[in-house]
Amino acid sequence: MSLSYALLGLLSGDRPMNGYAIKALFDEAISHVWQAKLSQIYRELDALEAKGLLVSSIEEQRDRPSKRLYRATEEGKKAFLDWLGSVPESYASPKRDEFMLRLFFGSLAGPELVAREFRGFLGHMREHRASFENLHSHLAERFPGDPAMERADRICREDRYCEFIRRRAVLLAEASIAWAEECLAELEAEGDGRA
Amino acid sequence: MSLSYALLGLLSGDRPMNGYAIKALFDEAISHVWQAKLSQIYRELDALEAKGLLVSSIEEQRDRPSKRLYRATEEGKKAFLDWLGSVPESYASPKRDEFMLRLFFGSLAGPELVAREFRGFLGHMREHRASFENLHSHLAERFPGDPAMERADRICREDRYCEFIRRRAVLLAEASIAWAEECLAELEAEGDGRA
DNA sequence: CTGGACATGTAACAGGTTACATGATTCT
DNA sequence: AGAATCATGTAACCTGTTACATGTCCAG
Repeated sequence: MSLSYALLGLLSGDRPMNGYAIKALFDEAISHVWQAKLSQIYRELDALEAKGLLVSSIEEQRDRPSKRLYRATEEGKKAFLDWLGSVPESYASPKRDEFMLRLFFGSLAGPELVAREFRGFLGHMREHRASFENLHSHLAERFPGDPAMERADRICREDRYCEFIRRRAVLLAEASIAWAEECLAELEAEGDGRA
Repeated sequence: MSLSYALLGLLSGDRPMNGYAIKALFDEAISHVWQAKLSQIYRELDALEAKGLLVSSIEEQRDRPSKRLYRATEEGKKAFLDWLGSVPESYASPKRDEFMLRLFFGSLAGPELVAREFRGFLGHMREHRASFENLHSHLAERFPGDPAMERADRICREDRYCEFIRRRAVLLAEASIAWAEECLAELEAEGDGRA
């Protein structure tokens, strides 16, 4: 359900967007908040248009293939604002963490295997943290001349809520790194003791 | 895919389990790691039995309705251990966080609405943290005389990897709480300044 | 002229949710 | 008699992933 509101929100602005560009925006700006495949985005845009919450038009381009631009209708904008103003049913996001599930079976895997996984996890989280510490979107570069993308880029840089989101990503990554380092040290200390 | 391995892992032990009890174990022990509905668990158990990775048998009980006990076959145990030993494709769990998505649209919602959401989020996270700080499963109480559940309870209390998982949940909750308090303070300070 | 970025889609499948149906047993 | 817990399932639906198909335009 939330994906449709994300789309309505992005398309409620004064700048219409096409599916491909929305996908790029998802990937660069909110991939750690919400992710979606292109095929799902196209399907959802279709469904929203069928419901009358979006309208689309074809824009021909000289130097590139033409694209289908979507914008929210008044009804679509209202649906989005209603959602935004509603009380969320839950603040808990669905948890499906393969690494943690593997860790749950750690005693069946053995300390060496678990230690290996912790190293992989640490590598991933350090990369993740670095990518958010010096976050800067390249949307304007990738889509030169596209006002919607320039606007999105600017929002990502200047908007306080985007900054909140960025800060949380960094803090959570740091907490995970500290945790994993501690666990790994514990496992390795034991390994040395035995060897 | 991971749900099937979670089930195979739980049923690879010497104690067979029924779907209903597995659901209870999911909820009490690993709900923040992996969650699943009863209907999905039954469907998955069915599929795994059809593949020959599980076998089931009916156990009649005097005081309660009879139940279908599942256990992993040798092939099932092998499939589980293969998975456990394999290198995970990714350490990133899929992100779909409604609260963060709403925050992303914060400038369209306005500071008051966002502040309200932060308060809701804080309430949820504080509860969440408390529930993990004094974590103790009630499985043995809920299923008296069930050896599988007594075993699960003991593992949750004693297993080092379960302790790792618990610690991470607490640390992440604390990081989220600190972050949200800071953001909320920033929003409220601005509100006072204006008023 | 080939590969890559841009662009839009379809179809099939896998994974997850909701709603419904059924029934045993125990407790009040 | 009615509610609560234990217990198993089915069907429909929604959401998300994978694979495939098609085509434009530009740069090397």
